[in-house]
Amino acid sequence: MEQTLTISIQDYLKHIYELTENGETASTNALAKKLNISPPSVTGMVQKLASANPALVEYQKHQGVTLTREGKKAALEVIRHHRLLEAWLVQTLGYSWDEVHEEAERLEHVISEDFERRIAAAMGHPTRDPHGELIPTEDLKMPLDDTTPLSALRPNQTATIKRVAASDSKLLRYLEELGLVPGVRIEVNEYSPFDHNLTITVGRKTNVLGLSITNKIFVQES
Amino acid sequence: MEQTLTISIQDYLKHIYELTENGETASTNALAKKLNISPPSVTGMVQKLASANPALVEYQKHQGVTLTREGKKAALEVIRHHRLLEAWLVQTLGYSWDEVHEEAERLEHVISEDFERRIAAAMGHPTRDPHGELIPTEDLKMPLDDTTPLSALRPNQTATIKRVAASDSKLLRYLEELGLVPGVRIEVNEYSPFDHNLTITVGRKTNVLGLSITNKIFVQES
DNA sequence: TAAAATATTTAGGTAAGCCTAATTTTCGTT
DNA sequence: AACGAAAATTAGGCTTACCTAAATATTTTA
Repeated sequence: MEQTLTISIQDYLKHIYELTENGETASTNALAKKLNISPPSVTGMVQKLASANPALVEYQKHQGVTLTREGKKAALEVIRHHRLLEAWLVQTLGYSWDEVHEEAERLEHVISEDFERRIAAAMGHPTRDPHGELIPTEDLKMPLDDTTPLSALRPNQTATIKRVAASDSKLLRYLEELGLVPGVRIEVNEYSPFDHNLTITVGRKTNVLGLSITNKIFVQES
Repeated sequence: MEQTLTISIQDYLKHIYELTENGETASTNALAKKLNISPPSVTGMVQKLASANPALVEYQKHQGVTLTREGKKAALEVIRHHRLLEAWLVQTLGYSWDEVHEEAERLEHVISEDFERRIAAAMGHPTRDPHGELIPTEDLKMPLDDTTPLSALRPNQTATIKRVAASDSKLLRYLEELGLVPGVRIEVNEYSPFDHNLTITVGRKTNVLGLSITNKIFVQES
């Protein structure tokens, strides 16, 4: 029951979680692309995970996969590790938010539960990582995300940035320069209906942001 | 040339380093015992390391192994990771010195050079880990250890504890209780020639220590 | 110095996790 | 509804890093 999952399996589960968060099943091809592994290899591993005891995924030939309760728990454990690590690397070692991902990607598989507890406690049990991604709770539930995309706001609305759903380093550095990071308050000044550009104020700076950006920034109105 | 060594290989090199520090060669059996791997497996891996390019070990059938310059560098890198991690886990996460080993054992193989540099800098480039073991320098040289075993001291000599060469958790906790940890000043009061017991003062406590302990504590006279 | 004990190596196998090439299934069109 | 494209699977192989059993080399000891 309390088998230790290989790093490889942990990675599969994490990526399946991400592909199925919306309720859909994860296709072999999508998984293969995300894991950077050939589709036949993915088929093989998925079959193995489905016939494991306890089964970690639900799988029917040609129908894609979803996580079982067990698989989901394991996935959330890895994601919790990853996000706590990102937060911690930023807070205690001065990593910037565009640098942490790779490091956390390797560490997430090898830290102990003790280590997990210690860094969580040291940071005061944070609920979001540096990108604003929600951190699964200690009992492995994913909190609900009550944010809306910035793109949905209109002039005169004010909000606090909660999450920035980007992984590209260049984009992250650009957004940081603009001050568009979690925790920051913004105000929408103008909306341009044709291209959906938003003009927003951050501190004393004003910027025009296109949809490709405003769709990736999630806020809480206030 | 700059191949990444597998975790398994890193472990072999680290253990070979430790077995050959005294200048001897490491026997297959000794290595097998230390790595908790069967002797035939060790023979196989050692042959592989010897014919790698560049060779990581020097090996002649039935003659044991030693590290090549390349192998030694790789070993010192792993050891540097391990010891920096131990220091850092103790300093920033409140691990005690008997708990850190296992965690560092897993992390040492996956941290980046960037991570290594950051924790070294954050701690002010320490030269010893929490046990007092010397940390290989950034350019991968092992500093000379200019300490002597406590067992060599005689009454009226005073010294500072520099290193405690023990890995058993129970012993470490016991020594910590007695205050016998690196950095502490001690004074030798009595020497008992038959059993080699030493009576020493630590702070305002006095203890009688047997040879099995005084041989594991290394000090600098002063 | 020869036999016994010990250490080491060789031989042959296994499991995990990946790959490419070939085949089959499903999907999107017309 | 059938055909071509796309997706997925099966078949067959490879590498890494282990294992046990058997064979051989070395060392110890009588």
